[in-house]
Amino acid sequence: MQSPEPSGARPTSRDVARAAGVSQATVSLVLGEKWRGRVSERTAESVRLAARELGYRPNLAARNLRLGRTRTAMLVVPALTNEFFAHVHTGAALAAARHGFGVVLYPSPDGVGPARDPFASAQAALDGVIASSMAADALKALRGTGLPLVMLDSDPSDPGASAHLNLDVADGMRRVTGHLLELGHRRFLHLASAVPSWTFDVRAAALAEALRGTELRTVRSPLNVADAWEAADLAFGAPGPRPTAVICDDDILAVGVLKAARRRGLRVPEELSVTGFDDLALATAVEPELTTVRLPAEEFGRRGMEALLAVLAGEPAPPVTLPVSLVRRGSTGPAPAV
Amino acid sequence: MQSPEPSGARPTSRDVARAAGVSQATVSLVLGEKWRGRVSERTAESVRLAARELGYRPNLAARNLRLGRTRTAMLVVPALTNEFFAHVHTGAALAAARHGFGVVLYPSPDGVGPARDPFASAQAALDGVIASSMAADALKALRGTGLPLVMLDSDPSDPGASAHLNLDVADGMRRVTGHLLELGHRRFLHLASAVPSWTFDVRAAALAEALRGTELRTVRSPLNVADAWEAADLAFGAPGPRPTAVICDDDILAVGVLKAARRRGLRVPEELSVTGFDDLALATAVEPELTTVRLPAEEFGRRGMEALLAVLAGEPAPPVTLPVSLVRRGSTGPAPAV
DNA sequence: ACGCCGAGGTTTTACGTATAACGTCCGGAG
DNA sequence: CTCCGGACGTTATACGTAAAACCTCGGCGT
Repeated sequence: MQSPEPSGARPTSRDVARAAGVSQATVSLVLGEKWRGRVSERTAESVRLAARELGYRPNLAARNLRLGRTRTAMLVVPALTNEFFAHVHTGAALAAARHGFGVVLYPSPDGVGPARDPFASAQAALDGVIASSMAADALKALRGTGLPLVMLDSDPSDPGASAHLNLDVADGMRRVTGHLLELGHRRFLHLASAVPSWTFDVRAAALAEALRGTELRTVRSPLNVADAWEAADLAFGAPGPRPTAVICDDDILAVGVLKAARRRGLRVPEELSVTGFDDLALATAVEPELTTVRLPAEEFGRRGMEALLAVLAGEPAPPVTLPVSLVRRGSTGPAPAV
Repeated sequence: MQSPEPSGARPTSRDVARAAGVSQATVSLVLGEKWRGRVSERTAESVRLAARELGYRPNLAARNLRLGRTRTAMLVVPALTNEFFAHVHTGAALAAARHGFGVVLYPSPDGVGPARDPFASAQAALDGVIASSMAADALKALRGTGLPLVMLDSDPSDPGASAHLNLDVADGMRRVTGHLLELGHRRFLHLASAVPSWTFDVRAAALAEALRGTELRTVRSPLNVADAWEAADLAFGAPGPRPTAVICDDDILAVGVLKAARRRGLRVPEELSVTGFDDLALATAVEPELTTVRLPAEEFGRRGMEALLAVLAGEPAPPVTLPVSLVRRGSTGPAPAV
């Protein structure tokens, strides 16, 4: 009763047709919801019944071949273990599902070498790609595939993408500096991401512009706590007056700074202010909680998918920049008296 | 020179055949690497050349249809934004890529309602499924599809799965209790996950067994910091003597406990010991760092995929339980004197 | 001289679906 | 009575690939 067709093979639309006493074409019409006026209600019902009885599930490979499209998009990000990208994926996957699309991930998380042909190893045939500019190696593999491409966090003047979607990180940095300047800070350290990406260049430029006339040093670190800790510790030990505020490209880096500060006995925020970027779960897990720039990560993924859908539908997809906001928390305070 | 065939349509194996002056079958033989003795080296080379010139990429949908398999597996987890599952995905995706497989994710992250038919909305046709028992709603949708199924964190005696893979969480809890008992603790609070899953039942049972003869209360909370904070705060405010150690089902819950403790002025570990589970990045981000049970998350994903591959190859896939380890850090210390 | 075999291909077929093109029957207008 | 057009289906075809079955030819053993 549960499994009416225990015979190994999966039932096809032809099996359903046979069971319902109609032709395969009729089955396709009925199950494809395009039969108003072409098939009688009685027949349609019997087809639906037979399909249910047999547990019929259409063969996606066959459908995709026939239709020449797959309703599948690939999301290319550097690492899902970075919570930000997990949120981006969530947004993209939900928007996709809403339109009957699926999402597959680029098969090389964490920068571990991809298969020789990543687009073959993500076996799903693709209708389009959404890619973060942070996944540099993957982008090379994308050249040559004529697939529609939505770029995230990349220079909007770059052609070669079908659409561009960005976060207003320059504004984010301006809000951070505005906040810190108002608190009296004049000596800054910028703990920047060592990953090359347009988005980090933009942040650095915005910082340099906003902090013109103050003291600003820059140090780079990979996106993990241990390296950030080390980089910050090195900077704190450097000769000359210590910065009173550390501006980080990412919450993860900021957590490393917090650890370095604590180990040196530097009190945050009394002696040192620290800011993050992204507003991940980390930001409120640590003590003090991080002042940071909140990025609409899930919306970012959602809009990226929507842009891709627009491109696929032949509609225009103008470049978009999403606003960000500053979240003031305990890790920033008035600059210490000189 | 870069794009030798600017004509809109993607080249097919027949186009390559025409360009190389051979038949389509020969192209398939050569590119399929199964031509030793069937095609001359000269011909093979000319085929490869033509393919490169045209930028030929095989149509996956057609191949999948022909071969009746897709080399694609679906991973079903509750939420990628839980770092643990992001690691599981990484492990599974890497193992998959090593065997020319792709991985797609169940299209309903975060428990947001799935599409009416999640397996249609993840458009990729599937060869098999790897599912965490924590994704309860998804599991229902799995009933009826005759797909090979590898269950993670689920009762090994449950039939209906092609293979079982578990983490030795009972041992993990025994190590936690051993550590705490040795430190002199006798009054415990178990902050348990409110998500129903076999793995949490096992942990609770192991705790009850190991802490027989001591004082043990249990409180449940969803897996996020805010709820855990509230649950812990409520427990701390309850009448009667306060527990001296809180054992959490997850690092996220433990972070919530840390926050509740700090807000009440309870010093950790001097007045209260706290343990987590998973050893996520969170565990070392907070202060004090969490004593926790390290789970081999990435290996878990890798082994899950390998088990699925074994099942698909017709090989036996006996149930496996992976060992875990205790990581002692600053959040646990000697029980305070009564 | 003849058959056989292996090398080096080609022709053909099937996978399961969606849909364009094509009947068939029946009731009503002319 | 004839003819026409819906209503209701059916037949036929194409999508691109992999691989089984088949063909051709030259050389070699007997």
